[in-house]
Amino acid sequence: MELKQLRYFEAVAQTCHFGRAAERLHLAQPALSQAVRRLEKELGVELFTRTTRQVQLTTAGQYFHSDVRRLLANLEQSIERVRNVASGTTGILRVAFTGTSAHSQLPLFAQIMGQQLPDIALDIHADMLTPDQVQALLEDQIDLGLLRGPVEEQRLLVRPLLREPMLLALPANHRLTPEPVVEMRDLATEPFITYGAELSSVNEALAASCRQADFAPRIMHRAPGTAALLALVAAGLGIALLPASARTAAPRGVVMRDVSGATTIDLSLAVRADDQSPVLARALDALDAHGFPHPGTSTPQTQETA
Amino acid sequence: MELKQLRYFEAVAQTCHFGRAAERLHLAQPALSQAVRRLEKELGVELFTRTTRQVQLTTAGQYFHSDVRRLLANLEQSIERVRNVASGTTGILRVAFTGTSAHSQLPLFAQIMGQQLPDIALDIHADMLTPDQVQALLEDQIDLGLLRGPVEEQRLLVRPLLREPMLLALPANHRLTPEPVVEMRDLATEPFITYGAELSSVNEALAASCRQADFAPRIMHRAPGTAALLALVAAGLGIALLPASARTAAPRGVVMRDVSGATTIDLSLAVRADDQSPVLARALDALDAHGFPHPGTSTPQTQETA
DNA sequence: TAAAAATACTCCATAGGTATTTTAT
DNA sequence: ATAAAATACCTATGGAGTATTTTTA
Repeated sequence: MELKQLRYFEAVAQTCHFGRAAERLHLAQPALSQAVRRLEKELGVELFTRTTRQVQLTTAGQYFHSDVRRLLANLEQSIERVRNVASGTTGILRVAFTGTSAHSQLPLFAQIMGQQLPDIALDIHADMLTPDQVQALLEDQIDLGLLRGPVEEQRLLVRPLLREPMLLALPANHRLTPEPVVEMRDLATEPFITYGAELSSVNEALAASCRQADFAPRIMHRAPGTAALLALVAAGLGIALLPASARTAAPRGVVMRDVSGATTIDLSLAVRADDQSPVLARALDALDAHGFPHPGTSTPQTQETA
Repeated sequence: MELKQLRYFEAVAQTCHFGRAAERLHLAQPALSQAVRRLEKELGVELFTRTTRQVQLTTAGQYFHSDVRRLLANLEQSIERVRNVASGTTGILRVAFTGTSAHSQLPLFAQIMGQQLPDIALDIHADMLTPDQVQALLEDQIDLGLLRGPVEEQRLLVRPLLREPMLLALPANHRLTPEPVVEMRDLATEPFITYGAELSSVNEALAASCRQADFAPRIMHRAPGTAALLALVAAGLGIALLPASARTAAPRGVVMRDVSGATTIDLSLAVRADDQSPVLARALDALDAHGFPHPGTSTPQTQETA
C-alpha cells in the first residue's frame, strides 16, 4: 500500500468520477483506474461500484474514505509539526532562574517569549542556585540558565548580561535603617543570613565584600531560597547581602539599602556549548533582539518597603 | 512521501541502527539509508544524528516518530475495519418490527444477533406498520422488515416465516371472558378497536375474519400502536383482534382468547431484492441458522392476564 | 582497526503514458 | 451514439541490489 494510492482513492471518492479525479491529480485516467484497482485488490475490498455512467462508493468505501481523509489530514499536521520543531518554532524550552533573577528578569523573559515565540512552551525552574543550574545544564535537565557568573566550565557557554551592585536587606527596625547608604565595614559584628548552599555565588559575593572590608562575616542562619531568607530578615534574625535584583523581592518588614564598599555580582546567561537546539537558538535571538535583560535594577536612590 | 518511507523510518527509530533495521525490514542497508535520506530531504528536517557508531533521533525526529507510530497504527485499524465492513462482520443493520412481532420476535432476534454478530450495530424501528415498512425498505431507510405479509412488491423479497392465528383481546370484565374459545360470529355487535392506518395488515385480517362470519365490524376507536390499542381495550372501550404474537403484550385488565372462525395472519421477512449488503447477508444467515423465528406463539390453551 | 553508515553504480519492477476497446445509457 | 471506465502495451523513473569507500570510537 502506498500513500499515493490513498490520495488517489480520496480524490476519486470525492469526485465519484475517474476522469475528473485524474485531471485534478495531473494524471491520466487509466493510471488512476489501475492504482485504485491495485488498492482494492490489496484490501480485498471493492471500494466503488462502477459503471461507465456511474461511480459510487460502496458502504465499505464510505467507511474507508472517512478514515483516509482523517489519516491524510493527520499526516499533513505531523509534517507541519516536525518542520516547526526542527525550525524551533514549536517545542519546549527549559529555563532556570536564580531566586533573585527570577524577581527582576522572569517577567520580561516570559513576555518576550510569549510575544515572539508563542508556540514554544516554557518550563521554568525558579530559585535554582548557580551550581545547581550548572549541573542541570550539563545533565540536560535545562536548556538555559540565568545564573550568577562567571562560571569556569568548558562545556558551557556563559555570557555576562548585567553587573549589579549588592544590596543590604535589613529588618525594618534595625539600627542602620536610618542610613541612606550603609558602609560595609559597619557590618562586621552583624549576624548574617545566607543561602544554604556553600557554593552559592551570592554567598561568595558576601565573603568577598567582607574580605574587602577586613572582616569575616558572622553567618548565623541559612535559608534554602530568597523568600525564606528574607522572611528570616523580616523576623529580625539577621541581615543579608543580596544582588540588586532582589530589591523588588523585599517583603513587609524588610528594607533594602545600598551598600558602599561591597563587591558587584554578575548576572549571566548559560547554555550548553554543544547545544544545537533550534528552539534555544530562536529563543536567544528573540531575547537579544527585544532588549533582554532589563538594563539594570539598581538605582542610586534608597527605596523602602516597610 | 511514501508509506514505505514512514515504515522504514519507524524501524530505524526503534532500533537506532540502520543495519539491524534493514535486516528486520528484509532490505539491504544502503537502500534503507537512502530511503530515510529521501524522507529527510522531503521534510527538510534532519530526523537522525548519525555517526558510524551512533544513530540517534533528533528532537524533531522524536516528535515525528510518535506521530508516525500513531499514523501507521491508525492505518492498520482502518484496513481491518474496511475489511470487516466489506465482509459484513462490522456495520449497521436497520430493522423494523410491527408492534406485535416486536413483542414475540424481537428478543430472540436481538439475542441471535448479539451472540453471532456482536460487531453489527442494530438500529431497531419498533411498531412500524407493514405499509410503512414497505415504504422504508424501498427508500433505503431500513434494511430488514418483519411485517405482516404477503406483500405485492416486485422490488422486495418477502419470505413468510410464520402463520399465526388471530387472538381476541377483551377487557377483563367482558361478558365473553368466561368462554375458553370465542366464536367469531358472537362478535357481530361488539365495538372494535383497530390500528390507525387504513392499510394495516392486522386491520385487513379483522375485516376478512368478520367477512367470513358474515358481518361487518363496528370500528369504534383507532390507536396508533399496539400498546395504545390494548390500553383502550383495558379501559373497556372495545375489543380487538390481534395476531397471536400479541399474547404476551396484554397489559393488566386485558385477557386474550383464542377465536374460532377467524382468519390467520402471516409474519414475513422482507428485504430489498437488490440489496447486496454483506451485513444483511450475514444477518439472514445467522437468523436462519439459529432458529429464528420462534416456532409459533399461539397455543391451543387459553391464557389469562388479569 | 573494526563496525557501521555513506557512496557508486547497475538493474529491473512497475507506475504512468498513449492508443484502443468495452459498456451502459 | 456517446461518455466514461477498462484493457493492452510500452516506456522510463527510481527503488533496491552488490561492491566499495568513508568515518569514528
